[in-house]
Amino acid sequence: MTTTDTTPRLRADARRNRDRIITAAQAVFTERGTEVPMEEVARSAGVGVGTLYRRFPDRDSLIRAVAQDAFTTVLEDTRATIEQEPDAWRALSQIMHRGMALRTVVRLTVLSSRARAIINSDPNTDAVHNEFFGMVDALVKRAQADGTLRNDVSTGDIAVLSSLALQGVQALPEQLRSLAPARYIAVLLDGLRADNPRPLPGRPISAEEVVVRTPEVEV
Amino acid sequence: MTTTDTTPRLRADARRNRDRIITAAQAVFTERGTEVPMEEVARSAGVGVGTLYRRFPDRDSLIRAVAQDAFTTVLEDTRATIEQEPDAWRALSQIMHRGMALRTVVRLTVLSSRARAIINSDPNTDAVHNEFFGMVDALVKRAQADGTLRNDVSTGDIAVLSSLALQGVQALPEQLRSLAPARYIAVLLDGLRADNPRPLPGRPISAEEVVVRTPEVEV
Amino acid sequence: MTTTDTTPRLRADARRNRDRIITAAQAVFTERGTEVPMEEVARSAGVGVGTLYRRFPDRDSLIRAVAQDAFTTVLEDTRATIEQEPDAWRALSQIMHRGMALRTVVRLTVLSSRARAIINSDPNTDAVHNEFFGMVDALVKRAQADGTLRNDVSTGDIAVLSSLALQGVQALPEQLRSLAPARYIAVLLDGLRADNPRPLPGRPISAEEVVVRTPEVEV
Amino acid sequence: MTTTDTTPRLRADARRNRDRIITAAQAVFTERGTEVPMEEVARSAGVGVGTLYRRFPDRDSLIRAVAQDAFTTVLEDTRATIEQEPDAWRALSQIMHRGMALRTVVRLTVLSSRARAIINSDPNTDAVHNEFFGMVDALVKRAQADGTLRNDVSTGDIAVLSSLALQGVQALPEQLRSLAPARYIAVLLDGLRADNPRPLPGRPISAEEVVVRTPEVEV
DNA sequence: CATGAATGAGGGTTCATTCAT
DNA sequence: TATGAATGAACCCTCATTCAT
Repeated sequence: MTTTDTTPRLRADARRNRDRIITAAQAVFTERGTEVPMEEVARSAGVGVGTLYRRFPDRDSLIRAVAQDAFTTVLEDTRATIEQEPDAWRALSQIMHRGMALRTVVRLTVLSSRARAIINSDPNTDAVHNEFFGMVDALVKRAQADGTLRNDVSTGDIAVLSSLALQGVQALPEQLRSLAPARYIAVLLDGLRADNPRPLPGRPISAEEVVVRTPEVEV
Repeated sequence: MTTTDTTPRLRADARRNRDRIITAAQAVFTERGTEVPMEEVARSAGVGVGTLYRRFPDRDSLIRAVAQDAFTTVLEDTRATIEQEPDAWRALSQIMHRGMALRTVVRLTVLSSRARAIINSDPNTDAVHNEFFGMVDALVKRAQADGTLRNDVSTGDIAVLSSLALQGVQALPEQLRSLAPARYIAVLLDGLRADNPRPLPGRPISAEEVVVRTPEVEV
Repeated sequence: MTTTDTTPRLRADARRNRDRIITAAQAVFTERGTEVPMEEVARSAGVGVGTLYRRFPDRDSLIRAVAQDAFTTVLEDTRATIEQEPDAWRALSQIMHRGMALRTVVRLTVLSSRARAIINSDPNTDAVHNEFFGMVDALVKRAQADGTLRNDVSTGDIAVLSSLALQGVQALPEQLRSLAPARYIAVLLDGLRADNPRPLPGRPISAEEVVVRTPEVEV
Repeated sequence: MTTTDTTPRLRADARRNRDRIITAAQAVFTERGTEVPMEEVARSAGVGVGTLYRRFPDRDSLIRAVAQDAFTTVLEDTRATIEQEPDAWRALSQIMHRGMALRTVVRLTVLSSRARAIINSDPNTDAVHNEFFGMVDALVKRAQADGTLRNDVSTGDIAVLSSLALQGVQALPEQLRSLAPARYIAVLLDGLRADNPRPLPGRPISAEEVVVRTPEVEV
């Protein structure tokens, strides 16, 4: 849990509870979707519903907080990876593999139209998207210049493919869940290498295209 | 709509109602998920709830019927493809590409744990799975023998990867929905070719493993 | 209960239930205010909450229906009285005395700001007010011409005074409730006779003035 | 705010808090009824809920304190009026007219059955009632002996009628609120004069009768 | 048999009251 | 002691399912 200090001064116990709730909600939302009974979230955070509602006046505001927290983590991880790995392809590859931190984001963004709507309407979202996709964009270009990443893809493609590998996990039996993502991301990466001679159908998809506001898709 | 004639003789109008309901439910489930109010399903089928419940005693049995219908279609499509395309890699490739018919199945299987549970507990499911995966299995082996498909994957891997490409579509903006699957399946197929030298992490996943009963995971 | 046939064709049982609900709600609202638990209203109508909500999608719409029904009754009673009693003073007097039918209206109008808001925002309200106050206005003028009603009052005054006598009942012990209104209306009427020589402070209040929209007065 | 010193010695600031709370509660209760959230009362008194609850262990005890305070004021005003006005009719008349001080009491007594119940069950209430009604009783008898007040009424009638005029104000549009009571009390007084020849229906109501315990009637 | 009404359990949210800081 | 956090019971409303017409 990354602590986004929105509400400046909060009594120690309140702050602790707030954090526990976000952590619990993240887990529960990722496991069971954003429509779980609030009571469930409260229980798994070890607090009463009342406390949950005092911190987050409705379900939407909780979803928003979880999303912000997840985004923050993703951003930090991405920055760190880029700083430590000079090779563009390897950096990209690590971001996709390590992306388990991304799973929450993907899960929220892709599997819940409600979360999607909330995230999209958050004024902060643009800044986060810009920074994140800006970083990945630079990597994509470097990797293509290096001749490691195929030229007929763009950042949006990478984003979609990563999210696929991450979200697909959901339906798999328990024992495959941890194994699967690494494996399928490896397949995807092989499919993304510059040495694939057959051009892809369609055209490169930019980052902007994939984050366009999708309305009414209930999951 | 493919009619799986479970209930032997049904008066013509009753049969017609049953079909309308399944067709409507399939559309509504795919659009808005399996948790839509039953009243909604009834309305969109142009019948009263009473009629809906007369045909399908509860939501689960409706989901089951929709899934069976979709599976039947998939089976038929797969059989036809294999019959007409002698090359194993190309047949596989076509099945994955054409798979848009699979979308309902995937949607139900992957995005709704409820549907998943129902499908898994359906005594008929095994037969369908066996036939479908039997056919794909044969193709996989042939393609590997042909040296077109990489050796470190198995049928389960193919199934998971296909479903990824199909389900991911869901969250994309309208204009990308039709474009995306072909594109990402192409990436996946490139990643699956025999000429990829780096071994995948993990181990081949069989068909049996991916259909193992997943417990209560609500989406 | 006066049946205002708003929803034209309704199955016999549904119509019966609708009527029972309005009747019960009127009683309960009058006894215990408009904030009673809906469950209470349902119970006292002998139906489940679900039925209540099917007929009246929320509390406001139930309050509105009760008010409309009460208004209709008041209008009918007033018309009948005027038709049968040629003497203006006696007609006024009867309207005020009989006014027990008015009690619900008064109770709703005066004691619940919520009901007041609902009634005021009802497009039908103006017409009802106009007809009702039109009739009373004519009586007031006739009675003053007859020399039975004091000249320094107007319709609004009568309305306020009647409502006072009706609502005051509320706080009295059970055994006085039926006795009290007649008694206090008699006092008021004595105070309203033309033979009272001392002019009243203030000025005559017209009907329009007392029905002006009063906002925020929670009871 | 009249301070009824129930809790003997209280530290100066505690006393100050107690007073602020009662004053705020009186205002809030009169404006928005006795069911406002306690948090609201606390806020408007400028203290935390904790402090509120330290002084008044529950809502009822706060209502009781507010009522006692208001009663005390009424008592003092009444005593003063009687001392200064030797004519019984005029004294009565002034008490009724000046009664704006009574408004809180009436508001609580008449419009909130909860307040009514609390006041009625307060052991102190009898003493207050006795003193107040004792004074009014004496006035009523003197005025009837003087031939100014009609003989077929008693103290209870006066009490009810006064409260009517006071409470009715509530629902009137702002600009009539200050005008109305004087006007309607004048009508009532005219109705109460000894020169009204028609006997009232019913029978004189004594003071005791109107304060009888009313059970659970929520407003 | 089709229809739409009735039921009531379940989940969301508020707020009186208690309790840790 | 004052504060504001935590709790949970209570009420609103929805909707799956049953049943009368």
